[in-house]
Amino acid sequence: MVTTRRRNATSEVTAAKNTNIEDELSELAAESSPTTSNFIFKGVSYNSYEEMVKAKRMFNNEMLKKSGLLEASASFRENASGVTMKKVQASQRGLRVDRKRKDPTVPLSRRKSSRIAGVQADGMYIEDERSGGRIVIGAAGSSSALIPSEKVYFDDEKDKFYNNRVNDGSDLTIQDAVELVGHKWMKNTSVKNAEHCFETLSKLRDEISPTGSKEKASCSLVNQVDRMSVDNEKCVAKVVPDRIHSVAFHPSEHKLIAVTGDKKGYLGFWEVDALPTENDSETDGVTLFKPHAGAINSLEWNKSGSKLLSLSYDGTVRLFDINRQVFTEAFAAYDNSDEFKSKLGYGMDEGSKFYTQYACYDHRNEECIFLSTSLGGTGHIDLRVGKMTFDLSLSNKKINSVSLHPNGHTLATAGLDCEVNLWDIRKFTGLQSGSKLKPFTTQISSRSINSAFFSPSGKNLLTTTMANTLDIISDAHLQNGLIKNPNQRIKHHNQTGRWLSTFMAQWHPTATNEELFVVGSMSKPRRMEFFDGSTGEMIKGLDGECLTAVASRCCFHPSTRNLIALGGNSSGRLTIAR
DNA sequence: CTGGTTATTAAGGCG
DNA sequence: CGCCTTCCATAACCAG
Repeated sequence: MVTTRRRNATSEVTAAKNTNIEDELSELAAESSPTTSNFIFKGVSYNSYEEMVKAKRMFNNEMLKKSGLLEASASFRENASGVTMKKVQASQRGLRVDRKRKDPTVPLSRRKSSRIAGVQADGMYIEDERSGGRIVIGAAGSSSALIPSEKVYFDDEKDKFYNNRVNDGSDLTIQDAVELVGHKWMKNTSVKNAEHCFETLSKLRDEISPTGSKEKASCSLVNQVDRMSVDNEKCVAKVVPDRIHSVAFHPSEHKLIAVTGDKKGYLGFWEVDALPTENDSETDGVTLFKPHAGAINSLEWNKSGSKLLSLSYDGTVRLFDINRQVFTEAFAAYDNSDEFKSKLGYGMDEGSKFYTQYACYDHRNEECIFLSTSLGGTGHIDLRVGKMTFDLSLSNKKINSVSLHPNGHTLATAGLDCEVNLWDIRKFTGLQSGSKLKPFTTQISSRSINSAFFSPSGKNLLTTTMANTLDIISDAHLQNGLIKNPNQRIKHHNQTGRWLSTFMAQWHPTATNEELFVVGSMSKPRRMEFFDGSTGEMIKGLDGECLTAVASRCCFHPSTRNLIALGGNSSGRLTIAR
């Protein structure tokens, strides 16, 4: 596309003959002697390079004027300064780097180039290098005894853990998890702040009734959508340093606490309405931890708000346990080396391109977890007995989401194989991991599927696809065979590209009388979109002064009384809509 | 069918 | 203000 456009542009330039500029150019050339020069532009020689460049510039400028591009660009800028397109600075609330603080760690010495120094290379080369990770050294066909003929791995520091994880899998205390954020984000008050955050959370634990709030909403949730806004500057804060991969709300109705996980494994807590006190005046209610070494792609609170599940690409699932005040490791994938034989995730890491992709609580019993991997594996972990109930290969491509129907036995998986598959997990127990299985129902898309979730009522299955659709299938769990057409197909631009997390449309987690969902959007001005899942209609595209970037990952607060939504963007900022 | 390469995309940080 | 980096996303394409 780009290359053809460029080609057209140049051909226009060369085709434009018989212009005044040509005459001017020849005048300019006449001043210079034509015979001895090497500086030639459009068949005319110039005395010096500078003169030729001058001529070239004149020609280009003239062409630009003639093309009308200058006017077009000027009028575009005028429009851009208007209301709709104005560039807004991102919110500075929340995490900030203190540039005055000095990094106490000694910087690594610069590597020197042997080639430039004129030194004979030793045949070793660096095949793959990741900051802080393993370095793979390959030897380019050398047979010298000093140089290994095979690839060798060596770690640049001694105490590295499997897959560069934060530790060996033992519990992380509050202090551990805070200190892991590193110097850049660490403050003198960080540990104290984190302890305060824990304290707040443990107080909330006692206030949550396990059955949820009994109070009825003043009006239906769908009607509340219209009242929502994102105009107050206090509805945005930077909560994690990097791109957001997951968002969740603590279930408390008394205090609004949002959590989010980013690309690097940071986990941020935000007490949204925290009053500026002595402790947190600098943090705007934000507390940062780093319990993982890779992107935190799933985050979910249990119903009582005592445990936060987090899954990371580093191959681990952790539980932030408020009662025990630690981050415990609930699951970790390992390769098939003997030393890991006793581990729950033994042999799951098949090496290249393996990572854990998605995890969620099993709502029949929150001591159990569903898990999916980049290689198409799907598992069910029973934490009570420390066993995998099943561990099956349900696809040969990555599985992006797993969702259990409220009936307790229909499982929907969706991913890169462009399929949404429904399985009866009652048939899974006891099966060997190599078993060949067939889903009882499949929906096939032309592109891969970002997510497929059952609504809390179980009535609808909502899928977000790279074919730019949001599909709603009613009573999918009752169907058999191939689902040809969804009941609703909403056109929705889902090409988030490489730098934004993919969209995953999310249901309101507790509303069973209304089918309400939220999804991020690429439209400008930036907005969060709310849909009625029973009609497939967009209720509202919520934009506002504080929504300056695409909210790729969104979710609702579980409260059925007050409708509150949360969006996370690619710079670690959270936006609250209420 | 698999492995390799490249295009696309948004947004903050920095000079 | 404009250039630079991001790089465990996907898809489309090509070669073997």
